[in-house]
This record gives sequence, structure tokens and C-alpha cells, in this order.
Amino acid sequence: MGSVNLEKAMTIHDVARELGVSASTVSRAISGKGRIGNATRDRVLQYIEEHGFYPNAAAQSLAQSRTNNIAIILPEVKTLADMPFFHTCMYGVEEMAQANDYDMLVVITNGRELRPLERLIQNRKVDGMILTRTYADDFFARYLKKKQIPFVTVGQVEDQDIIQVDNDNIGACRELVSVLFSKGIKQIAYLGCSMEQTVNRCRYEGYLAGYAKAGKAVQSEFIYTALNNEAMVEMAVDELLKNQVDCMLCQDDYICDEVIRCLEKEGVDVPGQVKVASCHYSRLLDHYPVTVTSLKFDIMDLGRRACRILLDSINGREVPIRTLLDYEVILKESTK
Amino acid sequence: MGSVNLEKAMTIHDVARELGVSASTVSRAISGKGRIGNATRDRVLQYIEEHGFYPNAAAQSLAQSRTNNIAIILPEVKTLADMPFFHTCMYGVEEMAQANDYDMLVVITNGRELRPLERLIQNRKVDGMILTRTYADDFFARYLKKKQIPFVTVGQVEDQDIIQVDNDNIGACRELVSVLFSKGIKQIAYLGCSMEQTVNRCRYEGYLAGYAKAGKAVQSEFIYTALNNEAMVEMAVDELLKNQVDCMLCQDDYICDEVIRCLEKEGVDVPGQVKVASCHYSRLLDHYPVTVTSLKFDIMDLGRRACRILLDSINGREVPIRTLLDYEVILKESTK
DNA sequence: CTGAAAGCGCTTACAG
DNA sequence: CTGAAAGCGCTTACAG
Repeated sequence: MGSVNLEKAMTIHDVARELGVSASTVSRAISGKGRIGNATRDRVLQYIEEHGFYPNAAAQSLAQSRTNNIAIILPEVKTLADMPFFHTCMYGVEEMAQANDYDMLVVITNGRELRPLERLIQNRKVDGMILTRTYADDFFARYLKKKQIPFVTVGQVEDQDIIQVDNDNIGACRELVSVLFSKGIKQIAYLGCSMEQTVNRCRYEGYLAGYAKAGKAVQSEFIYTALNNEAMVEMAVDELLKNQVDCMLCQDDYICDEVIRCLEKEGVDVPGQVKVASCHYSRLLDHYPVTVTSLKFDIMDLGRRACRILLDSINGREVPIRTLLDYEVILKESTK
Repeated sequence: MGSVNLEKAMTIHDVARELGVSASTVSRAISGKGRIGNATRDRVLQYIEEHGFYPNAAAQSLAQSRTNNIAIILPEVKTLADMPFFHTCMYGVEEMAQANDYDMLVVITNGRELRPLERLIQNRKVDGMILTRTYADDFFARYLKKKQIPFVTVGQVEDQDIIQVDNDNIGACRELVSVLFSKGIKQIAYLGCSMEQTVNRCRYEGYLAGYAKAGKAVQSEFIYTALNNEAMVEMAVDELLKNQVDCMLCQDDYICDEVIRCLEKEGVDVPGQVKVASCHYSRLLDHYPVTVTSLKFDIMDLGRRACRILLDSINGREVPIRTLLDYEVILKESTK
């Protein structure tokens, strides 16, 4: 049962006895806390190194009320389309956690069930959490805040007391729209599937900001924000073609993928007849004869930064409430 | 520092005092272990339910030497191509873990560094591990075996003492090849990128078995097992076209993707001039005008099963050393 | 600088 | 069936 190791693991008392010192001294040598003589410390450290002593994490947890674990909350994804973002982010979190001797739990939620989060918190299994995928008024974030658990969100939430780290989606989209206008494009349509998640609101906001900056008026018939399935994307594309729009800006790689397939199927030339761009790059966009203009973010780094900030926050260091990370506008053939 | 909750959490002693019983009794009521009167048990359980008592996981860990944590080891992936498999598998593991009140740590490794695994084991932070992506002679598996940590591999290893769960890649590939032959195809080429990982060896073995079953002799000039980059895939495809091969069987969705793009670029008609199939389905294959014949596995379920077996093994139940999961042969246009 | 002791919050033989 | 006590393996005031 449990761990099956035959030999009982070494304890702090074993090394104390062996060295003729007290357990407290060994503890101090290891933790570096409390006063201790250099000679003693070195002797202990050397013994530990040679004999491979590793403190029991559960005992440390109990004594210090800290686990050296963090959790990352991942959405349950129906389509695999969202996976690369969250999973790349998770890789970044893991890397930073490891580098700081923290371990990472991951819990998957459907965004409604609090249970998995609750368990972790009620049993005190983690010191803090990273929430990925956020909503403007975020249910989970509200819960965590109430529980006074250290946490940071990847993505933005309304509540400005909450520590958040995000790609600068607004800035990036505004910039992309500006650049497109500067290339002589007249009207840019916006194709999105939902406004629920904040990331999508940011993109849309950036789109509007780009229009504003160019001094142009947005035309509502060019804006789609609820394209929930392929059929709707197809309809939108048809309408936009009929209205002779210049350029289609897609909320993300997934929508963009559908748009391009749709255009391909109808034999529409990109960028000849219509230009296409995506607010988010992914490998999905590499599958077409025409390369696609898009925004690129360093998602691993987003994960690392979120984790770094969480750890700082856990350990009582000063952290920025809001961090926005940089982006790249990648111009390709699809908007030539 | 650590957990920042203001009110100290309720302990087993608090509820004991409140109820006028001993802490042992409360413990027994909760765990269901040891004899306890029905009335007493119900009283305790009801109190706990009403007042929201949750045992401190660290204290439980320490007392029972078990953590109720498992870890899943994920490969560090350079390309995102492998991600869907491992991550879907992880979702399955997580689901099963949650359902059994276990939490899941994830650690990413490059396949060489033992450190992240060691830390987990040395600090006794998990009760068992799931190893995804295996090699015939698996370094990590050897280490875990030596350490006598309960673990299961997703994918096969040579050592037949090790608990393994896998898709039946051999059976699936053999079946696919058989079916293709039965459709009148004369020669099937095999295109793979590596024979390092066992999954690829299995696929290749299945391919050979399919030939054997059909009573045909494999032709070595139709077999590629080290197509490490797009250029090599392109060369292989060219050679195979020159040799007028009937059908190209791709080791995985990634290779298949490259093969199809290559054929598209050269204007080769699929399935008219050459047929194409993949030993592994993924969404990647949905991006072409022609739908692709492939093998489909239930990867979530693979994760669930691996986790189920690990938990059984941790808890001293009898488990099968080797579990092979079912597959579907999906015939599509690409081999019509 | 170092040690003895109490404490972290559970579990589990041992008595009764 | 129930309780008192010891123990899990650390940490950390408190003395000295």
C-alpha cells in the first residue's frame, strides 16, 4: 500500500544520531534558517549529500503549512483546437515550477463545477493556483479570491484586485488592424465565435481600437461575433464576399482555418480577391498553400511568467497586479 | 506565506470536542476503518457535512505514508505534433484520478534527465506514476522499477515485469494492411520517421504481420523508417512514385500530413494515382479535400485505463501486466 | 551556536 | 464500540 519501499527512508533523526548532533541542527543546516555554525552546517550538508537524505515532503508540509505545490486549472476542451494554447502555457508553468522546486498539479474543469478546485483547497494540497481561460466576471476567480488563496489568472478578468498575466491581445489586434489599413485595405471584417471569454473581448476591442486609430467608422454588417459552427462561418463568409469586403480578420486560428477552407472550397483567391488574417497564430495555419498573416505570442513564456508571479505572490514578494506580454505581427502572403 | 487563510482550519479535535467524543472516533467515522457504532458514525458524519470539515492532506500523508497523488510523465515535445496524443491521454488520467480522489501532478521531461522524477520520489510526493512515451529499453522505467515505485507505462517496454497499457498498435496495423490488400492493392509502402519509440516499432511490426498474413513478401525498397524531416519525406515520396507503388502507409498523422501535402504539391491524385493511409488518426488529417483512411484509438480511455490500473496497483489489487486496447479501422476516400 | 521539547493534524495498535 | 497514547518526520520558539 502507498509507497512500497522496503527499507524505511532515512529521517532527520538518523542523520542527527550519526553525526552526534540534534535533529534541530540538521533541520537548520538544511533549511538555512536559524543560526548555525559553519563547520556544523558543512558537516551536515556533506553527510546528507553523500548518503542521499531527502526530507519527507508531507512532514514538511505539516510543520510549515506549505506544500510546494501549485495547481494549474485547465479547461475541459471539446475540440482540440484550444489545446495548444493551454498546453503550451502549462509547459511554461511546469518549467518555472520545477526551477523553483515546486511541483505542478493539473486539474481539468468544465468551467462550472467547483468541486475539483474545492478539494485541492479544502485539503490544502497546493499553495496557489493558476487559472487559465478567464471570463469577464469569473466564477472561479471569485471563489479563489473569497477563499484567499494566492492565485493568478492567465487572461484578464474585470476585478482589478486580481493578479493577471496576459498577452497584450488588445494592443496586438489594434496594431494588426492599423498595419492592414496602412496597406491600403478599405474595410476589415471581424469573424469571431463567442464573446464569452475575455480573450475574445480583448481581440474585438483591439479591432475597434484599430478602426478608431485609423479614423474609420466600423460597419456593423462586417462584424460577426457568434459563429458557433462551420455552417455559420460559411454563411458569414458568403455574405462578406457578396458585400465585397476587403479583408477578413479572424478571431483565432480555428475560425481562420474554417474561413480559409471555406474560401478554398468556393475557389476564392487569397489574397487576390480577399485578404485574410488571424488574431492568433498556430500550426493550423501552416496547412495552406497560402501563408497566413497573424499575431504571434510567446505562450511558453506566458506560462513561465504567470508561474513566476504566482510563486512571488505565495512567498510574499511584491508582484505587479497586471502584466501584459509582447506580441509579433507576422505579415504573410494572405494579406499581400 | 504558504496558505494565507485567516481563520485556522478546523481539525479533527475541534469536531471531537464539539461532539464530546475522541479524535480517534472522528477519524474512524471518516475513514470507515476500525469498529464504530452506527449512531456515533452518523453523528460525526453529519456534523462534518454541516460544518464543512476537511482533513489536512499533509497530516494524512504523514500518518499513512500515502499522498493520494499520482504523477504523469509527459515528454517535452519540440513539435506540437505529438501533443494531442499525450494531452488527451492526460485528460483521461485526470478524469479517473479525480473520480478516485487522487490528484495528478504532471512533470515534463526530455527523456534523459532523471531529476524531475527523482525529486518526486525522494520527497515522497506521489504514490505512483504513469510513464507516457516509452522506449524498448526504457531508462525511466528501469529507474522506477529499481526504486520499487508503483508505475504503469502507456506504451510498451521490453521488460515483461512492468505493467503496461497500450493501444493495440500491432493488431491495428496488421488489420489495416490486411484490409488494404483485400481491396486489391498490390504493394504497400511504409513511411516512418524513427524506430526509437516502441509505438513506432509496433506499427512497423503490424505492417510486417499484415504482409505475412497476406502471404506476400515485403520489398525493402518500399520501406522507410528514418524520415526525419520534410525533405526526406519528399524524397521518399518521389522515389515511391517512380517505383509506382500502390499505397503509402504512414507511421502517424504527422508523416501522413507531410506526405499528402507533398502529393498535393506535385499534383498527384489521391486515391487515383496512389492511395494513402495513416497508422494514427488526428485532426491534422481533416484538412484535405480528400478524407484519409486511418486507425483510430480512444486515447482518453487509454489514459483512464492506465490510471485505473495504477490506482489498483497502488492499492494492492490484482492488475493485468499487459492491457491492449481496441482500435477502429476507418476507411475513407484516400484508399478508395 | 545548539538542544530539548512542543507542535503540526492526522492514524492506529493497544487496552478496556 | 471507544479512548488515551504513541507515532508519522519535520520545524521552531524557547532556553541556555
